[in-house]
Amino acid sequence: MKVTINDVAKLAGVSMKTVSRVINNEPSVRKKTHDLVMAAVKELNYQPNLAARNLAGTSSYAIGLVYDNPNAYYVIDMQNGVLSRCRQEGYELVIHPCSYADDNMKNELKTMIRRSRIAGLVLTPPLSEQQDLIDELDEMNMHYVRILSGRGDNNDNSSCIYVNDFAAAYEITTHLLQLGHKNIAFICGDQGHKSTAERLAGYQQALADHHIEAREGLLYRGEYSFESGVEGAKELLKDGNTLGITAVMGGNDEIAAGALFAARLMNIAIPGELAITGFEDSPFSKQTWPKLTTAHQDNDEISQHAARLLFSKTRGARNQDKDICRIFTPSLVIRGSSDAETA
Amino acid sequence: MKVTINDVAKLAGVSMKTVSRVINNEPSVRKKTHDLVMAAVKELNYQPNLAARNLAGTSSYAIGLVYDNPNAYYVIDMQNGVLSRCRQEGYELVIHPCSYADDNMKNELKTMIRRSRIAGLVLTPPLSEQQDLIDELDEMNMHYVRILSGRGDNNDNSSCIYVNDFAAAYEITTHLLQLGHKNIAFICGDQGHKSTAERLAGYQQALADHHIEAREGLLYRGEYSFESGVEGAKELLKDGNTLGITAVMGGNDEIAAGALFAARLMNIAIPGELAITGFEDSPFSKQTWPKLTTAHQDNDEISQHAARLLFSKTRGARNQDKDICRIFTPSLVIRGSSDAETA
DNA sequence: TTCGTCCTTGACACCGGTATCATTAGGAAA
DNA sequence: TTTCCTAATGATACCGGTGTCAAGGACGAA
Repeated sequence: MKVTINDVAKLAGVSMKTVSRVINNEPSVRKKTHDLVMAAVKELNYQPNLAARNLAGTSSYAIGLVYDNPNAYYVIDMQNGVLSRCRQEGYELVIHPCSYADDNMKNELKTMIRRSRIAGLVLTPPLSEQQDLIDELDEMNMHYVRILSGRGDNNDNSSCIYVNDFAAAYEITTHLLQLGHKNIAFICGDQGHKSTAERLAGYQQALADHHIEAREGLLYRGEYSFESGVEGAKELLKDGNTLGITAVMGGNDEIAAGALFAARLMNIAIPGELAITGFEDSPFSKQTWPKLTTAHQDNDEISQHAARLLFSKTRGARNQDKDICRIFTPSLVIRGSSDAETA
Repeated sequence: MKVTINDVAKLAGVSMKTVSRVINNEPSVRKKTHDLVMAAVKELNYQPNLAARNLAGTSSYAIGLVYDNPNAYYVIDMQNGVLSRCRQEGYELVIHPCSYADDNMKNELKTMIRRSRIAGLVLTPPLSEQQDLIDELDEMNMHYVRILSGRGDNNDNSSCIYVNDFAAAYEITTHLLQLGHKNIAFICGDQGHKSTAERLAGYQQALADHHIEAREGLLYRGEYSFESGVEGAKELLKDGNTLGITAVMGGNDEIAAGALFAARLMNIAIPGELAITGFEDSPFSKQTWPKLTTAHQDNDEISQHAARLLFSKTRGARNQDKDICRIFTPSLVIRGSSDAETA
């Protein structure tokens, strides 16, 4: 039932240490020996015991995924992507949701790291933006990879994966401008999140490039939630839409869905009287009426890449590709909420 | 930086084994000794190393969550519930999504269990319904807790938590009947899932109790997806709704949202011309227009309970509460999709 | 052939806890 | 106080691997 490295060693007629070498792809093993051991491994269906490896080895066989994100779809995407690479590499994944607002967060995190002997961490926004957390991790010499909203502007590129929200927002805004919209409102997500700033900046830049003034009155500062989208739209469009708004950009799909809901409440036709756009291309952006124009973000690819990058770091410098730090730019997906033609 | 059990033992002036006893709440420790050790633990901020415990002990300090469910909200709810209890008990959670259709599933699962020395598993539907998987787990003497759709009708109550979909479907159907609906259609979820059968049975029982024939033509057998809801509603309501359907029950919220979408396509007013209901009370059931009448299922409570039950099993019989096996009945939530008053 | 070097391999301690069993201490009964 | 029994504690092996370092072997050069 339980096969240990010793059994394999006996069957192959070599020492335990040699089996260990083969399992871990260490150099300095004769091909003949390697094959011999592998045959024994296969025959016995040997599976190394993770606990023992973790205990004995310098580095462990588990990585952590840290997130503070209420968006279930996002979290699941991240988990699945990271997990699929973990399986390939024989690692375990320890998930660690933790509240950003909570002051005990860092202590909890440190506790987790110490208890489970984590080899590295994948940090997702907005936690990945917390400089004090990063500093702590640096201090304890922990490997990590950050998924960040940005344009590659960070100084520590080796550990960052960027999502270019700026470019995506620029593209969405341009799309609306090309449809003839002039008064485009924007419902922001959480203040303090980098993505909020980046998306807003992209929107403003696009307006500027088209010589349109970005009026403060067209901005609603909310958070990344459906409710916020409802509130924002109500506020922006109140009193019979005195501002003459013809398009509303939501900070993400949930906000956009909320705006859609509010428009419905106010008997405003979408997209006839008002265009609405989202961000992220969550599954439910295809389930609203009409479907949401949004920017597609390939979370699976992003998370897999994050895991790959992390593994290359934990394994040491030998195969640290130079170009492994990538910038992902979400791509515009036009649907019925901005363009009746594509409904 | 790194505090071992040895450090604690020295500081407290006792043996390592005694510290171990205190940490694990074993009997036969004098109160004075206990306090002495705990003081040392606190002072050094000692955290037991999970890998070492797993390796040395007979049972491990990790449990697994196994799921094959495309519903992100459901999975996240389960994870968070189980995780919160894990933290209280000092356990790790290893998540293990696995495809039910895949024949390699069981092998993968066994591999995982052997590698990580899992102490127990929480099984969610539909995987929890796979008898061959259960048999395998029994054979390898693995602890597990199943979350199942049902009414407590299983023979092995000690490891089951039931969600009474039958009662919930009965309640929803009754609600529609009381509103005066006679021709109530039902869009089923995946065939073979217990929940599909239970929900359908509840619907049929309610009709029977009201002396209404359950016509086969009012049934659409789909799967638990938005698309299926769209297709189902289109099919049921085709040709100007010759069947005279005035209400559609969706097998879950996604199906209901799809039906809502289809109704919109066909210019059918909700709830005026057609009532629609869902199941589960996912977050997006509050984000459709109109909001969905549905059955609220307390996933957080369910998953926490599952973890609690699992821990009581892995710890042995001493604190296995008798009444710990529970049946959760989702409760009716009336919203605008069935009743205009509550919009 | 002999020597030296580098490549392979093995022996053994050790990671940080727990299980087992022997030992000691404490308290009740005699 | 002594005796005896039980509860509390300690010593030590062990879980299943990896790190370290020393020994053995292959191979080219002299």
